[in-house]
Amino acid sequence: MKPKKRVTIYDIAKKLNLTASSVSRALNNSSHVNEITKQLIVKTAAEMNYKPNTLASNLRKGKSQTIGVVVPRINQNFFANVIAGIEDATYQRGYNLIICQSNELHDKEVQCINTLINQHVDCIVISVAAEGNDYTHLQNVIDHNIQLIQFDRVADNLETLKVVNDNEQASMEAVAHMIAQGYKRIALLEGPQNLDVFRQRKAGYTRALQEAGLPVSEELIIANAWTKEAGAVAVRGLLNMPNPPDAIFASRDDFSALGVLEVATDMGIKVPDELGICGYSNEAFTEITSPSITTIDQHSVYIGKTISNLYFHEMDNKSKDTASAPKIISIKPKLITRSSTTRI
Amino acid sequence: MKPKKRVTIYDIAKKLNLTASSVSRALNNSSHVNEITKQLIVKTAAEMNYKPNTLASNLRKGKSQTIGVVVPRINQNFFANVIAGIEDATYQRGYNLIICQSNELHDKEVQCINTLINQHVDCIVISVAAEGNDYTHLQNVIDHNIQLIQFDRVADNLETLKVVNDNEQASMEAVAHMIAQGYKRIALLEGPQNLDVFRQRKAGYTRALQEAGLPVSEELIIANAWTKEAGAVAVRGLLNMPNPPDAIFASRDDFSALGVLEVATDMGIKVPDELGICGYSNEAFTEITSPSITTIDQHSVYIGKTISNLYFHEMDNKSKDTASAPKIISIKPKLITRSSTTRI
DNA sequence: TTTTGTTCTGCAATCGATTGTTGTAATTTA
DNA sequence: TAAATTACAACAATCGATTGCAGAACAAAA
Repeated sequence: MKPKKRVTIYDIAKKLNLTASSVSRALNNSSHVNEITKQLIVKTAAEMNYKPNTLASNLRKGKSQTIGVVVPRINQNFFANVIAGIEDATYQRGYNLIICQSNELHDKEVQCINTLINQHVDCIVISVAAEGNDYTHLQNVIDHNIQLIQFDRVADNLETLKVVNDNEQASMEAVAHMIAQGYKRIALLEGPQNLDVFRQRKAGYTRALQEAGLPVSEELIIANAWTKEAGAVAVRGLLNMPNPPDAIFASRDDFSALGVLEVATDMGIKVPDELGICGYSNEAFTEITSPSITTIDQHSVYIGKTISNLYFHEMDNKSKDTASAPKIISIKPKLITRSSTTRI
Repeated sequence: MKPKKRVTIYDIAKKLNLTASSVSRALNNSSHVNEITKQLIVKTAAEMNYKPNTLASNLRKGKSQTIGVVVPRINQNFFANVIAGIEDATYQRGYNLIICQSNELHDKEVQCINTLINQHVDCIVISVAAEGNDYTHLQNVIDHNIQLIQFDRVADNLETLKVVNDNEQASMEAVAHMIAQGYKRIALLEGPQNLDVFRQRKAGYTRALQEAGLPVSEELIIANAWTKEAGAVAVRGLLNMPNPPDAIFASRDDFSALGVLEVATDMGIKVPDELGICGYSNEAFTEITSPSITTIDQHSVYIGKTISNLYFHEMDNKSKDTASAPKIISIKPKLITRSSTTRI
């Protein structure tokens, strides 16, 4: 079976004894087309099941109405939510999304960026991979006159639009909340410190302790407890100390908080009475554990929407040549206090 | 500042006193280009930071090296994982992914499909929205000669490639496992029955009971318990019955299983001794609750890879004109037995 | 009747890459 | 040395839509 060719504006034109230009103008609702012929064209286009060739249109117009997104992993809750937010807002403006995942690898990230440049996307949204600190590929994006927006994990030395979370502030509030609940020896499970976001969370933890006049003891700060097994061992070690902590801030994510909860339950330690637990990122399950887990919501979908709006705002300004949008937008995460830290 | 124009093959050609065709051939590593000039072209292309215009290339070649994906929600674990799987496999073949979410709305699904057709994607991968049962838009995809692959939630009456889970078999095994563990009155929290997948799970539940000679009692089958609150009420009602169930199959997902676990713990009912619990979809947290939750893994990333392979296989066959790939691939989910159902 | 203006449609170039055909010079063979 | 073959590169058409400019048809004004 021969692949029947798709209907083009030429086919419509031929059928109506017109030219492609008129058809194009009619379908784009442009001026200078007789109202009657316009109706006729629109009608027959629908009848012939005409679908415009966006490739051709984009080539001619020099833009693709497409936004490229590069994230470390599509199937990580936070990123999936951000993407959902971006999609929602951009779709309404008729934009498409091309999604790539870097798998945390620098080389793949570079490849993704190149593909997106080749695709003539109008904008690239990226949260950089954990690996690598060479950002010439991002500079390349800028050089090709493509709008670049970084979010969450950003390359600081690059002057681009940025949407970030105020990790330090949120962490500080979380720890301050625990202190207010009467916890005095608060341990920290830190995230990978080569990433900015986790350093900020640690800084917030430290600052909260200092402002409350509490000591920061290294023995209460646990690194590299990222697998389920290593986490369990580390937490067990903490809780078996002669002078154990009375609260744990699992700053990496809620999964480690859940792990802590399990170890505590297993050891017969009462949460929140004997041990307070706070996680990070407000995974869905934190609400239905018992006790429910205090955590921090990053407004991930909202971050996505903010990114879209930032882009469209920048576009509108560029065309109007007025003042540009703010370069960095900081989203304040929200502390969600639940049973696991509530003892007053 | 003027937007500096991008380098094209004409720019390269002019610089080297050649024509665009030679440049094109050289960059595509095609035959009939002198090795020395080829080297020269490749070298200067790199120097000039040339990036091919995929739009133009695709327009000319009549295909876009792009696959469109439509899912109800990008940020649902299952779908995010499937997408990750698709992305991984297609990326290696130089394909791009355009992602759309229907938000479970039929109208938006239709719009997404139209956008993808306009974009001249080579293939559309879809899991249909819960809403609506009119599939003319999918027929339209086929009419436009675009490969259509359905997965998970499929429109049965449409003859397309399909990748599905054997929900019935998996559910049957899960319930059979519980029966083998000595549970005798097994309740079912069913999912929305307008969706095939949840009807299949119910069928598996029923079949397992029947094959074991156990009665299927309507009072043990709970519908519409989909919010956290409604679920808690329903489960509490179940467990307060004069003759309560000794196990619950939360066939919708692991979140409802976690909800069951919480209610049970709250009521002082011992899991798994007095109550067995089985969820569905193997969310990450099921492994770290206590007790850990028995669940069913859908191999979601693998489903994504299977979809990609199916597409490429079909393409290869189409060009070779040999036998076509099987129309329906059924992936067997894997029962993961954990503490919540293990009492022997 | 001539001029000016308006409204619509056609013509043709353009976006950037690809590719079948043609032309030319170099190389090989008879 | 002439003829045949090969290797390379130029030419030009093409993909489908857009758009500045030109021109035709008609109406209104002078």
